[in-house]
Amino acid sequence: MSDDTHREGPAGPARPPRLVDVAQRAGVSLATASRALRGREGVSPELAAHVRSVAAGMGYVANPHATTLAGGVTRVAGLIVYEIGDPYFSEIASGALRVAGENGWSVQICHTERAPHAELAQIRLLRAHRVGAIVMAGSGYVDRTDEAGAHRELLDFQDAGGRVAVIGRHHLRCDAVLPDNRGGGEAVAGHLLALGHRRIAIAAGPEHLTTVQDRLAGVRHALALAGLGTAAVPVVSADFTREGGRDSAERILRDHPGTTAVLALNDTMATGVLSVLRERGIDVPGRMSVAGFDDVQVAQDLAPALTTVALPMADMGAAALRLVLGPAPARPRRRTTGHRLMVRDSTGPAPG
Amino acid sequence: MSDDTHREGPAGPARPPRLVDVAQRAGVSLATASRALRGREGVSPELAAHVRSVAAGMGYVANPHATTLAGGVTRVAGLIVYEIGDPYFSEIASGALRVAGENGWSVQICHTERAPHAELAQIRLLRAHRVGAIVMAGSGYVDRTDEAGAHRELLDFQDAGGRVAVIGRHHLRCDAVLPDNRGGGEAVAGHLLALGHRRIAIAAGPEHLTTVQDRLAGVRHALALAGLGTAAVPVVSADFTREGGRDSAERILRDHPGTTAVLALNDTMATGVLSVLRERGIDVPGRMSVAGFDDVQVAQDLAPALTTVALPMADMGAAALRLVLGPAPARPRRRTTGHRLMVRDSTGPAPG
DNA sequence: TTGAAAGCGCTAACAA
DNA sequence: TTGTTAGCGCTTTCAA
Repeated sequence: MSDDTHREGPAGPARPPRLVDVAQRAGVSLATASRALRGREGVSPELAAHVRSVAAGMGYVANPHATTLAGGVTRVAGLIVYEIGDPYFSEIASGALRVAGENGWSVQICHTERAPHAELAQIRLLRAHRVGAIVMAGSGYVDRTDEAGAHRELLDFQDAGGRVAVIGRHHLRCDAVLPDNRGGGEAVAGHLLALGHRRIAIAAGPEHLTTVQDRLAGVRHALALAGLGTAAVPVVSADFTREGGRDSAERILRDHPGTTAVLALNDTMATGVLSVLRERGIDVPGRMSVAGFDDVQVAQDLAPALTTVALPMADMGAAALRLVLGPAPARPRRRTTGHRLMVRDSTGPAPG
Repeated sequence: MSDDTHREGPAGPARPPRLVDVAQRAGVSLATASRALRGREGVSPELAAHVRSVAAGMGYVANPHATTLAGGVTRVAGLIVYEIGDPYFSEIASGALRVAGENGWSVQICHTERAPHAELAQIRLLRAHRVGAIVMAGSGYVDRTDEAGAHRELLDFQDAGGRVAVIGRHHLRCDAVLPDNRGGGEAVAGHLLALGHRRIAIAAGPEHLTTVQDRLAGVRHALALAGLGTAAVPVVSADFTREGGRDSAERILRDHPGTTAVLALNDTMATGVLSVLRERGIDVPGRMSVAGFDDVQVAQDLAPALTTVALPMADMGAAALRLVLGPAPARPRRRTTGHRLMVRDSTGPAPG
């Protein structure tokens, strides 16, 4: 039994059509077919349209490996997130996937699980896969040596012609989409102050993350304007997770019993805070107000509905993808997002 | 001008070394270098070790596009989901990404936004990208002609040597991970019956989805055992989204005012149902019980905490990836999951 | 055991 | 405007 018989016999599977198949069917040469499909100069409009319709009819999609090898760019973007199961990142991914799809790109997603070492490994992997662009989402590190390796690898990739954008990191020499962490921090802290709260505790994420520091800076700025110094406002750091939120809440209740408002630096932590308060039967917002940050989709459905700062996550993912799909800029661009304070049921006037 | 000058001139960024560079440096032929690096027969152990050390010293990584084009397998899996922003799917993706990473594979994720037509297009795209495996998550269609094209493309891919697994679809001739939709439906309906509810309404997702029909079959079976016929239990279909849940809830309140329990066929819909009841000031579970399905992470934090059927989404994603990464089976395998009824605060005794 | 050379499917320089 | 053809970097026969 010959290999051919096995592969192309009547029972055999149809392999994806190649450019040569399209060309043959359309009655043109390989080069013409290629030009028509890529929309290059030098093909009459009618012929080009004909080739395209033939290709569409056959369900033809170029083999990206051949395309890449032949010198074209790969229409695959790598998206690096901490954890795709986290709604903050899945909403970013959703926006990115949408824009990618609209432009005929695919997206390869990788986890890092919040380890700078993994970031470097993932970037290397994406480079080895010769992706055309890399989008890295998630906070930077306060100590830049933590991300030096990843940064360097990203710049090498960029210098070699790859496109790069980061979401939520400043001080990297590449395009960036920057959520308004500081402004949001000011807004939500201002909201608590306006409600009369003075004994506010912060449930913060890991202190080595710039996102935490930026949000904190905004919060502290607002507090300082109200005459509350850093010493007056305890900051309890834990993981940026529901468990971390629970942990912070317990420590706040134990060490700072007079607290009337907990400001969690993301919604996932706020969820954990609320769960502890519910278990202890502490009324929210009657006895304790709780606010979050991000406005993930479920924030509005928590018990009680969470007051938080809305960041346009899906738009951020979409914007990052647009940055890397568009022409390479002469110098790094920044796209800053706005924020919206969403006042719901978890915050109320300070008791007393 | 030598090739070397061109490649390593001071002006351009260093391009990754190629196999031929390794071969040259090691003083062997291309073929020998390839064999040594891939651990194939026919190279003396010493030579092989030498080649490998030279390659390692140069930081050589094979160009996967060239490898793929030359007939190797790509260690990239395609994962097709309806919408990555939906927690059901992002949890599946999380499990899949973890297993892929552990095995040196990458994952390319695509959206279909619940359109059978898009499924076919995505499978074609993944095939054209020559992924080594495809995992398709999400419900099948009751009318098989809706998915005939996608199914056929998937089988073609499989017959051509690709690995395929589906999550949540039966009647496809490939490996499958099957959540216990029917058993879960029985369990949650049984729970409502045990609480004394007899006027139960179902907030169902689109009726053309097999997931909806399977869950419904379980529910109806339990209801029938309790003497409740199909006619006695209104089924209100809407989108499998929060909005769909809101829509169903409004229709149930309007058309079936005596209802004491709403059974939503997924948690996202249940979330919408709860939000309507909250807006109307209807006490849950005092006047109306609500139950969901899936147990997405936030179910426990809703107001009130949602009684639901837990499905191990992350494990399902992980299991699907293990199926496609392992050796090809002689015949399709099924991995069925269990379910766990999570009784929380949204269900209580029937009023009256 | 080793090497030479023919592809894999595509792009782009060069010819016609 | 269209076609011919030489690579891109690798794997894998087939020869030596």
